[in-house]
Amino acid sequence: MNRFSFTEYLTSNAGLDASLVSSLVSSCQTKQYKSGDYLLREGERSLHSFFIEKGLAKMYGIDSRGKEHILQFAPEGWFVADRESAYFQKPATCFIQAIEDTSVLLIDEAHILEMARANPGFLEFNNKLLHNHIRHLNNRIYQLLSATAEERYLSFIKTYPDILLRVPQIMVASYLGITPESLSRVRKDLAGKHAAR
Amino acid sequence: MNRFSFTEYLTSNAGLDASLVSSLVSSCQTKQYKSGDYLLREGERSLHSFFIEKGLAKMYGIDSRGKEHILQFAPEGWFVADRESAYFQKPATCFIQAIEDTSVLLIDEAHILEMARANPGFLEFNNKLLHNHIRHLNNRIYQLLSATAEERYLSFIKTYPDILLRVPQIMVASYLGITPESLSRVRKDLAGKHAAR
DNA sequence: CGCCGAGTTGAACTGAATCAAGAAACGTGG
DNA sequence: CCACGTTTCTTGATTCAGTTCAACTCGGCG
Repeated sequence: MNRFSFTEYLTSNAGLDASLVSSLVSSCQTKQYKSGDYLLREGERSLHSFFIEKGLAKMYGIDSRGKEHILQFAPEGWFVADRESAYFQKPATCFIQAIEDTSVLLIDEAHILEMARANPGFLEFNNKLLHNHIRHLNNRIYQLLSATAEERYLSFIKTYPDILLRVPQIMVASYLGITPESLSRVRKDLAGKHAAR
Repeated sequence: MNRFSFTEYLTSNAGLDASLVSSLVSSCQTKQYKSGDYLLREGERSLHSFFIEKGLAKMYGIDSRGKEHILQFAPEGWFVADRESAYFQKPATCFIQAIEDTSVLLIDEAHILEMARANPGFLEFNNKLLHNHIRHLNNRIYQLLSATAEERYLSFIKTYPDILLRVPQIMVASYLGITPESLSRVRKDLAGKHAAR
């Protein structure tokens, strides 16, 4: 998988001038994780978000029955954060874990605010990111409310064809809110339908 | 139900000085809706969000089978918006409808950006709102992934005791992602458990 | 008064979960 | 590079939470 330079990302997406970007980037720490390492554990306090430059991470919670539920996948070029800790400075409510060897930028939320204050272009960019994220989450909720397991899987394939190829089925199932067994059957049915033409 | 002046809300919550607030508020239009009126319909284009001063609204989508799914309730003091239209200037993907007689402030998203640009305090306030909203949505997703109908209902009671009393059960069911019949049975079971002590 | 939507209850049904067991894929160390 | 143990995936049998369909009650409102 190719690498996403944060610098490149900002200059091309946020429309910021190079000096500003380099000042933001230089103030961030880079960190490497091996597949399986935790970027954040439930209960920890940490004041930064993560920008994935390379690799893949998952954010998930563990319920009272010990089951894992994936809230988000984060491939290169994406942000992940437990807002509870990064923004509201409380103990984290979920885990963030690398599922490939991953290199990330640690981004201080306070610093984001500073940047937004100082630079209108960055403010607008940051706002667009947040609104976009909200839109995604609303979509996901709507799916969970209205669609069957099969429909959700089809929608996942369409929206994240790249991620589908990089994570085990068991994690896709967790993301969709169904068991691995059910997902296996859904796929079997779909294969059948496809063949029967 | 009491009224939430937007002016009061901003001065007390955002920590902004009065002149600034009044300039924002004066640039917004107020609008009244009767119960049942639409603030926004699917497919419409509209560039503003709503702040509910009084009353209650719901945001919902209608699926391919004609079923309604409630994404959000919005009582006084809350914002509602279809980001697709308000922020990304595309046709709305859902309906927003008053379920009580409601008075709202129409807030231009472009104007929010301007204000944030001009005033650091407002920027911070706006950011906090967005992050908080994201946190709520993540919680909701986690619930839908991990909890049973009964657990979700109990959590709803706890989180929105006020709304519970103001909306018909059929809408609570829609919000929880279950049928009205199921909700009725969940309530019956809970009443039984409660009595059996 | 009559009607219509909301809520309840019952019976039958179903999509998905659970439990169990075997097969394939994977990575890790020797 | 192979052998090993560990996940992952699949398939079958059974169970169960929640849906669907249908009938009936109730309260409010025109």
